[in-house]
Amino acid sequence: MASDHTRSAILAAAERLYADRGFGDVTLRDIVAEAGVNLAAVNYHFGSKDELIAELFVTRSIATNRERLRELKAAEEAGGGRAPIDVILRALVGPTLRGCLGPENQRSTAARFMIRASIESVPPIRRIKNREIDHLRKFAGAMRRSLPERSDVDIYWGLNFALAMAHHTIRESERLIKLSDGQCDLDDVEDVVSRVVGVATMALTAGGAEAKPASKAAAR
Amino acid sequence: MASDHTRSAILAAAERLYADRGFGDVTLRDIVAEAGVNLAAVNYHFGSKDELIAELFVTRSIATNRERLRELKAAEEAGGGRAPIDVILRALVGPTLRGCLGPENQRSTAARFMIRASIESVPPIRRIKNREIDHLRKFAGAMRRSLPERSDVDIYWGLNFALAMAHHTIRESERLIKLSDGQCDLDDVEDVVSRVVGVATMALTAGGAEAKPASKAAAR
DNA sequence: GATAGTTTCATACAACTGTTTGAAATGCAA
DNA sequence: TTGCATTTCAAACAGTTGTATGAAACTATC
Repeated sequence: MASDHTRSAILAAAERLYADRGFGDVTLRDIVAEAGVNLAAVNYHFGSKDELIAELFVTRSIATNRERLRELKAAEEAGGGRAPIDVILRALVGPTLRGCLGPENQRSTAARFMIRASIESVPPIRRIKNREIDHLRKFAGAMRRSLPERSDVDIYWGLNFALAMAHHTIRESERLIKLSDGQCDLDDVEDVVSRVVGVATMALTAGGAEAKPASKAAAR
Repeated sequence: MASDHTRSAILAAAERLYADRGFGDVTLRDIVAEAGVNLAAVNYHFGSKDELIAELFVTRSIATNRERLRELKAAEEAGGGRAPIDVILRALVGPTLRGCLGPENQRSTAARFMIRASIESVPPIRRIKNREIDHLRKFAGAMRRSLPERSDVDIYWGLNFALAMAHHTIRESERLIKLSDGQCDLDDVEDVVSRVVGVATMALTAGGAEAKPASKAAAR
């Protein structure tokens, strides 16, 4: 393997084109033209178009997941095996939000690619996302340790809602801006993170013996 | 127009196939075979494949939107122009959740189609969704009337988070079930609605000097 | 029953897709 | 250099796709 020149040129070109125009209307011919390489190079280096997409997505999501786990581990070690729930949630949604939001002009190609991957769901990416459950289980475990009095069901719902708010905000950021006439400032990423974490924390801590349908869940 | 037989056969077949197999790998030839009509009939009756998809989606989402507005209007009239925030939120997310969740075996084709439309985002559907902002504005208005002391930005974020939780739960229902080992019961739709509404209500009412839950119905 | 308008049909079209092929070029070791 | 393996290349392949065409089959009106 003399040099990865062709290989990485393809990766870079593909990520840029997918980020700009979406998966739907970017063909292999577009990619190789952008990369300045031969059409057959994609199949030679990656095997197929789907494997190229998968490699792009895996690379980026591994980076995000590593960052997530790094923050989680640091928090749990600092707390002697138990981290505050809001810190855990921040470790969960922070890296994703920071990676995908922020001032548009300085949004990296990688970030724009991940936004696309979140909006347009194509088969190779869906397959990878399905394997992400083990990763989420680690967070569910940390959340359970943080809130031992809380039922498992409530933990899972809290996790689900936290991811929901983060991902939906990324997916529909344009719509939120338009709806609010620009009043919602998505460029202030830390504010977004705090809002998501705040609501998710409330959802998980409010109404211990009170309003929450924990009783109902227990009754099932 | 003697009878809509062919036309409605195409619509029914298309909705069923898209619901089962997704937009990605259903061709016009699959649809006309399922419908037992000629290939050219699609272009004759609908103009193009995209217009067929658009008609399917518009029909279904108009029904949902009408149901939403019906509930909203009823609530506001009952309250003399002001409805409790949790009732508004219930009108917003209830119809969608009820339409898409519930016991799988009794899930209608229409529901399964709308889930697909929510997972796989294809151009004709995205175009329609973009025009949905006016509809959301009506809810933002009702929410503002319900919580006049709340800032616009908070209202928009609350609306965003409510939709986030509802749509994400629909989109990722399988994953939540798998993650929770079946402990999260998505067949109990009213429980799901209550959870989403409960969290969104908290998000919108907490913190602001007076924590005043508009009504106790938030958590059924 | 002829006529005009609508609807159906088989078929062809034109374009585009990802992938394969086999030869040419290149890099590298002996 | 010779020889071998890797990489590049132009070209073609095989398949699919949505759409267009023009004739045939209907339907309803007069």
